[in-house]
Amino acid sequence: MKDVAAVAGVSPKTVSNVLTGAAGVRPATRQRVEAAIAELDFVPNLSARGLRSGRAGVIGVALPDLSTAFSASLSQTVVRQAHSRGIAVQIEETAADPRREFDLVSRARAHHIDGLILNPVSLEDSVVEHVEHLPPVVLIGEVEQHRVDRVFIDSETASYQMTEHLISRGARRIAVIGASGSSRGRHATPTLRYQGHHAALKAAQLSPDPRLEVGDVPWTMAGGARGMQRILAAGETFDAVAAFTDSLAMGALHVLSQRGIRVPEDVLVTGFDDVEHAQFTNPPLTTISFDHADYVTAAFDLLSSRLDDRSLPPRAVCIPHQVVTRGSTGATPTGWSACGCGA
Amino acid sequence: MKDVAAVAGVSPKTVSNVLTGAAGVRPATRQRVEAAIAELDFVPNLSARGLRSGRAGVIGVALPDLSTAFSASLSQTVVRQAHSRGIAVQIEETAADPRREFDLVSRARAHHIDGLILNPVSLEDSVVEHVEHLPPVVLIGEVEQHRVDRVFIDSETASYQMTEHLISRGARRIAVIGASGSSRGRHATPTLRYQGHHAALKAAQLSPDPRLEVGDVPWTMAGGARGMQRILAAGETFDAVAAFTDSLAMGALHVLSQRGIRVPEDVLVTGFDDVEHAQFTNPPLTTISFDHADYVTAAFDLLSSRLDDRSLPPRAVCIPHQVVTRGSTGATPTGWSACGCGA
DNA sequence: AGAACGACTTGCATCGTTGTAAACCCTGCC
DNA sequence: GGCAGGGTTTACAACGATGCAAGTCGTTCT
Repeated sequence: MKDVAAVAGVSPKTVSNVLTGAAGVRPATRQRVEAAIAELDFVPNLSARGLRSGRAGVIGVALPDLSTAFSASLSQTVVRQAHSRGIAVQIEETAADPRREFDLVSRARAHHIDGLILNPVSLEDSVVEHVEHLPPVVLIGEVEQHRVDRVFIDSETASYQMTEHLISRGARRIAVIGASGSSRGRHATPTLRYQGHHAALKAAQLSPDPRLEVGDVPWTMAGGARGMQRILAAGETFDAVAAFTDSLAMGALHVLSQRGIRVPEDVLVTGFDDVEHAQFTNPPLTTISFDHADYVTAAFDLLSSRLDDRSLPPRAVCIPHQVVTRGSTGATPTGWSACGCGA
Repeated sequence: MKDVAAVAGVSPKTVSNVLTGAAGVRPATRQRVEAAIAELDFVPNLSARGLRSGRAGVIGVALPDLSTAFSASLSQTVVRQAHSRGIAVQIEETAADPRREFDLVSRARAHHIDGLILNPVSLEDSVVEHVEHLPPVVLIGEVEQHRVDRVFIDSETASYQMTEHLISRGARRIAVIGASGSSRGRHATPTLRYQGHHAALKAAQLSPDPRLEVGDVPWTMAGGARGMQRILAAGETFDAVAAFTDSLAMGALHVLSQRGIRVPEDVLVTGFDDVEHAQFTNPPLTTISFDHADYVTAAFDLLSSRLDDRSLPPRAVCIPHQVVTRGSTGATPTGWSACGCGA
């Protein structure tokens, strides 16, 4: 910067003023400085700027599993939003490891980031409760948590509506994949989805059958396939499969197809999240849809506002969802449903 | 750090020595410092460290489209590799925009990164040729380029082998999706894949039919669906579809299934890249497989070594590939093929 | 014409860390 | 007991950019 200043015949501070767009630089001076910058191909040093300003200009996104379609969709949206605001994005994978989640939440500065968008899996209430100086964090997904900002969809209502839909299509024995068996109760998302499902069964005077519920599989296609195989191996009869994510559903669809079980003629299948791929499966997947861009935008807005003012009270934003019916339940589309969370 | 030093009764430099693991700190002193660090919950400022050391400890990954399964797989691997080496990862999306690619290549420092792994689409030789001070960059994918490090697979041979496979399965009229029509010749990857395909046709004394080749679609599932629809709408007959990525193939599979065209009975379908999902389509997708982890590891190794020594000559690493045959061509698996590129 | 004013520019100090070189302290030896 | 020698620790300056307050200059007003 000193060099640029020398070439332009001004002081380093003036170069800084030009770069930061600060008011009060005469057009003639500005031009000279810009010419010098171009001539020397000068690039400001972000470490120095960060040191001085206390801001890195970087936010983090931490997701449990980067290989899933849902992660890909989210990170794409975050990156685009960030880019349009001149912010860089650091990406992290927590592998659903609570220690990693905690580390990120509690020590954002050590990661060179100003704030964090985190999709927690096992982050417990108590953990966040006991961190003294929380950095700006927005949690995405269902978390029982009221100290930090969060964006979520009403999983319980969505799951209720989905099971309702299955029942309306004639399902009576509904297999469930992803209920997070052994750890049920510890992870908010599967718990809520299971509760919604359960409530819908009850409302239809059906009773759940534990033998149709597989929880202890990762939320991936391979996990969905494994879960489906397990249910089939147990020899249970069922007329529908409610998978708690699209990936799980796709794994299940695959196994059903391999076994010659027809969807939707023999078995109905539903997912959750409406990733792009859900439109392209055979048959296309009935799922819970919500606007990923809105979701991320909400998270981003929460984060930016908190970066500007850390004293804001914790906020929660609920994104509306919709049951999108496609071929996998042999039905026709429904419209948007109101967000049932009252927010 | 000053505070930590005060608490521990040492100088800031000693705290720094403890943190950086520098030799020559007496165990007793080290313990006192560590206690002070823990007590104050001290976190070193990475901006300052970066300013002082000239290294940000961050690398960038830039991919054309973050929503694709392939991107997700790559970024996951990069993040894991980086994490194990204590490096953070910034993620960027180029949207295949040459200006963005150029900006990243030429001005890495402005993005707060030490080096870059870039999957270029349209970055032309000439662009890289004319940048004076290239930062450490590794290009992944086929690029006609010999000034910077790169990792690639032998697309041309792979495509040749794939078409050969289709022909061996009885295909005579092979539709091609992804040949990058209007821009053919500008983008290396589709060009190489097309050349391989063409050579295999020729070797089997078949002639290509331009009416079966769709190029002008994005390399996504939607693009694959559109391409497939276009070919069907034209009323052409064909007995196989060679898609240039798995995403394209999945779009094509979807459309074929919707039209009641059976795979592999009526039409064979192949993809390219072997993303996780390729195993879970119905039927599972025959595709070109290569080890994504090896691919990224090679890129990472090239990048680290260059970060340590910028004077290294440009290097190129070819990753072996394999035609993996699955249900979509009704065949049984083949073994690993040698990398045909001679590297 | 002189003073007051505003617009622009500058010098200086500072952010937190670490490389360098010099100071320190202890041990072992003559 | 004093000194060489090493292993530890320290003081200082520097990395590059920017906030602040003080400076410069050219106007405008009386």
